[in-house]
Amino acid sequence: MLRSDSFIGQARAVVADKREAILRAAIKVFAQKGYFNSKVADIAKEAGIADGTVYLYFKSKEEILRSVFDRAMEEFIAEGKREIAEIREADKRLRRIAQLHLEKLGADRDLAIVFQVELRGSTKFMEEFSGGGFAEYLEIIQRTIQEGQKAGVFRKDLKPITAAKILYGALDEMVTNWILSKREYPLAPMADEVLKVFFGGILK
Amino acid sequence: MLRSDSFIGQARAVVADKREAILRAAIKVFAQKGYFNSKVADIAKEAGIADGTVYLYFKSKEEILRSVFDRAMEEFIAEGKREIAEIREADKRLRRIAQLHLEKLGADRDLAIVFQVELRGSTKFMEEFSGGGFAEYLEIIQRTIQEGQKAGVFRKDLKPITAAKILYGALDEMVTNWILSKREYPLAPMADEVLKVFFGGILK
Amino acid sequence: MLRSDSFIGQARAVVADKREAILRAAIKVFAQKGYFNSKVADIAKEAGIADGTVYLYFKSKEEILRSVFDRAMEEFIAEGKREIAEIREADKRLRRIAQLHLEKLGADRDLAIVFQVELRGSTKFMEEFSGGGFAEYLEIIQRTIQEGQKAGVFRKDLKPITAAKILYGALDEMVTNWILSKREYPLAPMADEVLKVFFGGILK
Amino acid sequence: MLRSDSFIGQARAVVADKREAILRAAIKVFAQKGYFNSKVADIAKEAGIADGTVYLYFKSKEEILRSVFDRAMEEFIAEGKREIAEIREADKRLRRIAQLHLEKLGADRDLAIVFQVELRGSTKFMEEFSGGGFAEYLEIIQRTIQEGQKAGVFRKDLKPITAAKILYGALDEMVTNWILSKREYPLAPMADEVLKVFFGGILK
DNA sequence: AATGAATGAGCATTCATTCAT
DNA sequence: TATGAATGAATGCTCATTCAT
Repeated sequence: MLRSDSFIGQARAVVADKREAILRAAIKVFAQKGYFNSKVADIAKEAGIADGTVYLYFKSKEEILRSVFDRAMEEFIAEGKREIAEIREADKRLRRIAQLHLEKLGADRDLAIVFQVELRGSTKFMEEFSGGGFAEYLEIIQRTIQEGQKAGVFRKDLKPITAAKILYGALDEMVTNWILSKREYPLAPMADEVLKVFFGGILK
Repeated sequence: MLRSDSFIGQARAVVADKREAILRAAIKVFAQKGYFNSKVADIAKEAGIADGTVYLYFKSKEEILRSVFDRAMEEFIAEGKREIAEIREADKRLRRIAQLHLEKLGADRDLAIVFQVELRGSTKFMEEFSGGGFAEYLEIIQRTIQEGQKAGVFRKDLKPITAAKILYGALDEMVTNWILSKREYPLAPMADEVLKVFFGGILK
Repeated sequence: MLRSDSFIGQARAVVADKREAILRAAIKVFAQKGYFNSKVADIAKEAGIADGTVYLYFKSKEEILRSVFDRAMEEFIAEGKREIAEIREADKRLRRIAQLHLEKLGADRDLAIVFQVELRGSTKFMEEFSGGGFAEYLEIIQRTIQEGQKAGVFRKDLKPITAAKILYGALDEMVTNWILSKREYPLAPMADEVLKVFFGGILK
Repeated sequence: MLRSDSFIGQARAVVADKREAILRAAIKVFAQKGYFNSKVADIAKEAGIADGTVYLYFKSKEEILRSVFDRAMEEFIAEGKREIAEIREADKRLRRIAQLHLEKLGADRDLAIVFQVELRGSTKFMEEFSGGGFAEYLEIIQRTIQEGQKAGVFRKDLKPITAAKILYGALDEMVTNWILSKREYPLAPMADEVLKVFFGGILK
């Protein structure tokens, strides 16, 4: 790589680094105090920069929250799609999705808090959330269930969208409980517990 | 009853009425704009009283939110316990719980919004929530599942607490989706859909 | 007057008093530091009230400035019209207008400063100014000149509007100089000086 | 001349050019948005340079405004003196001064706006203005009137300083009106209108 | 008990100025 | 010289809460 390439590349990296730093700081601060109770100054201090600098990278406090969500969701969905593409059977796919869900959030407690708690703090966000990446995520689950029904692996008397919501809701609750729990325990293994019920039901 | 007819009793009733009015107003306003974006003045206007009057019945804005939750949860649990007491079989009990859950929230959209969205808007509330009525609610479900296992109706290789969370999470998700949905549809019937999966699983 | 009248009247008076106090404080502060360099807190302190109270009477800092101008201009024009109505001859009328102009501003140095200096501080205000009371004022002068021409008192080879601007400009400059002058001298007498030239010219 | 062609001379020219460019940019921006609403960044962008570069040529935003005034006034007075030196009769001199006044400002609307509107936006500037070039300008008019009185061309019962202010005020008002007018018309011809009144008065 | 005017702490955002490169 | 990213002081406005009536 020539010098001008690396030079520009470096500049970009620096810019990305600071954006990244602000985002990381925001996640931490939001997780700790909640979005509305967090001051932009808190984020700046956590990121080790001046207050005004935040506004060189984000238009407003709200945009920071939106960015936290967008970036994480995008990354999550991209990785999910990649992994799933290689799995054929619907039930195994579902298992992988559930595992990924809990692995990802279980690996970053602050991010998980922001996702579970803060993003729901306002109907506005919920609606954007609903219309954005979240809907896409739910759709992936739904489609997988549909394919499983077609393949004869899953019961056909269930509406795929409802089944998808049930699975999502169950996983979501695992995360919420994990966040609020005083005990420290690994989140990812809960995926298999959820699937045990989701696949086989609780009836004897 | 004499007392409730008495002068003092009447005064108490009036007091209760105004508290009630403020609470109803708060639910409406919180549902519309979110807790942090709601002004105490909004609530007062909605309740048809002066701003200052709010503080004769509640110590702070936060206490209003807490009260909204406490009162609803208390009422919900009381009614739940009453209904369940009369049901013997664990699976039928669970069905009734699920139905009640969705019936109650499905009957009061504003309250549902506050429960699903606003109460999670801050970790603080979530924690109190977790330690308060919510934990009790989860415990009722859990115990029912345990009894079902003892009675041989439910599989024994599932941790009751986890199964309880799964059921709760699934129901919770139904409510959230119902709130955010642009379509109007009855929420209560979703209980049976959830139970179909929860009881029988999705595998063929 | 009955009690309920005086009671309400008193309430109104109190409200008007506070509005008035804020306006007076604003004139003083604006005159001293200029509009842009004045803090709302300065005005509040000068008025002896809390910062927030300002916003119970005015929507914004800008509205205060607008109100200062509106109120003064309105009062000025009303009084001007009243006085002039009783004067028949155009030249005497013009003399009274000129005197009033300098008397009014000469009686309230702070108000004069705001008028001469601050209201021109922004093109925006100038335009509103131009379209508002100011245009009306100029028109009164213009019409008087026109009537004088018709009556054969004034030369007919002058455009009334131009002559009006010349008179206004000359008076205005007297005020500006008076404000900026380190010497203290009465402003009103300058009116006659201006008219000596305006009426007779400087040529021998 | 050698020096101006030399390397150093060229460097100076470049420096002057950039200063000049900033000044021109500032006049445009100030005229458009007003001094207080103009950002240094706006000026830099208009001048086609980086924000920081402005500070290599001016100490502060305020100094830019001062420089706008100083340079224009200096140039104006110099040219005025040159032209007047060749005119003997006081009345003709006064006419030339009035024409120059309106020609100059009428030729550069942005500069005129800054002069008429922005420079008065603060008492501070007004005072400096008063003590600086402006006083000198007024003195030139005053002296010319005095000479006219001595020569028997002008009435002797007028204080020259007052007469000078009257002329200045009238001309100034012509400029202000021209700036605020929606119609486009040439400003310079107004000089003769003003003089018609100033010399002959409006009485028949 | 009820009112609503008054309070004043609190905060997102802007922007003139600096300085490392 | 020139750059433009970074700084951080500064402030208009909001709103939960109080309190005199």
